[in-house]
Amino acid sequence: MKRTTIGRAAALTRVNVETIRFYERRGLIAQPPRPTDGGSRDYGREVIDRILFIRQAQDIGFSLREVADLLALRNEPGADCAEIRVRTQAKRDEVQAKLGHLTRLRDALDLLIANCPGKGALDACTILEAMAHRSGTSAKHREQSMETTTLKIEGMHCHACARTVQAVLQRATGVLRAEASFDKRQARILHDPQKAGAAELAALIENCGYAVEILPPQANAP
Amino acid sequence: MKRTTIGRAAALTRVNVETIRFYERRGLIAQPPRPTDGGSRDYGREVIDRILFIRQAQDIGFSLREVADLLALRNEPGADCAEIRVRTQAKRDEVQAKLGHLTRLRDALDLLIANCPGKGALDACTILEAMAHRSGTSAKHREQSMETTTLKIEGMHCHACARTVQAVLQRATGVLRAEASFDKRQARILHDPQKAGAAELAALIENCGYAVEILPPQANAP
DNA sequence: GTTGACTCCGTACTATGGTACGGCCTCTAG
DNA sequence: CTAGAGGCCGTACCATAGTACGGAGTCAAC
Repeated sequence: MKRTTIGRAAALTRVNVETIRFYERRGLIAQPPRPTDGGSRDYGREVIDRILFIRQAQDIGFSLREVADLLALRNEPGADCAEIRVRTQAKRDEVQAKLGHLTRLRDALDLLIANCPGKGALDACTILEAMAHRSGTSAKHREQSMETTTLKIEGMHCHACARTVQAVLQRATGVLRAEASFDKRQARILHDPQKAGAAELAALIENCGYAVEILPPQANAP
Repeated sequence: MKRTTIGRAAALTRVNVETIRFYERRGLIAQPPRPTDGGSRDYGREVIDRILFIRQAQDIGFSLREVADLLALRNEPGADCAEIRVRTQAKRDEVQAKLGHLTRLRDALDLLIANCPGKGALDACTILEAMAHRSGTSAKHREQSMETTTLKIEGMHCHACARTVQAVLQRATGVLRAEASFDKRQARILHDPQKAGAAELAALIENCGYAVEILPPQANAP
């Protein structure tokens, strides 16, 4: 029976040999003892499993430090499953927060692109201009050629209705982004007023059978 | 007239003094010449603006390397605005891709949490188990207590309909995730068959006025 | 019995975006 | 005139997750 050398372990786990050594240095896996006969170390099943566990946990978004905690927890006799669940939930929330941030970022980029003339000299580049002028990322962009309109909508009877409204708005020309909230009975629309006015958008929704009112523009935190 | 020393520049831009030096080393900003009288360097308006530009661009998701490119482009006389737009678009796509990845991650975490008993000994922890056993992140989790059903739906006449269907499914108890595609005339539902069977879900959609057929389960790539 | 492929081990380097420290010099206010 | 605050400069360090390299030892096949 051949030994599972570090090279074979690496092949089995599809990980670089150096990465295994790195995990050993980090204390994530135990380094198998060097055999008394002086040959290569033998990486047993439990070490291989541990490496696979680490990679799985990483895929799920845990950092190596967090993986170390999970591994420690796994070996603690009195540990409860609830603890794992809490950590997983926390990780989920973290991912969710990151999603929110990236979504806002994407929307900001969309806005920059939507307002960009797309050609011409750099002096007129609205994107560069947006970056050159001081101001929190949020306020300035919105006021270039886009406008945010909030509509009050009565008659939606479920979240599905709100989704429908949102989809209808999103399909309208001149609309960059639309969000309809069933809970708030409102829709917020980011649109180019020259292509789609607030009244036109309101009419669009009214045609679907809802009662719509255009709310006065005010400071809307994104 | 007082000089704008590095400390004042840092205060103006709300950046650490060391960060300004760091940008100088990186070649992002020019280090102002040391005055002949031997005093402190004077950080002029254009340097301050450049620092602010860097921070804005970073907020929008550009790395320092990319910011350097943007700055170089900004100073090139023949450069075209289209080039900036292309980069912004590329950045947007990058952000979008990251969003997709994180969304899948969040869904995977949701799945783990949904299947977790939430208490008890670690031997029975489904989350740990999911991480312990080899398999690409995707396949295994799904098969613990959840099931993926694909429904063929006729009668949707637009994307809004698909959204409605999706929303209806998402609200049903026992459904963890639902995706309805207008283009494919299909809905894919990840659900707990003990709480919501495929037939019940199909009936739910039929009640909304669509023709539904349950497709045989097969290898569905996520 | 030699060549090539590994293993073993320590150290150094990658990218990313900074932060910190120590020693020396200068400026400014009391 | 003197103390302390700040500037200047080089170097080192933080986190994160590895990757690379050089030299020595060992193993197996040819």
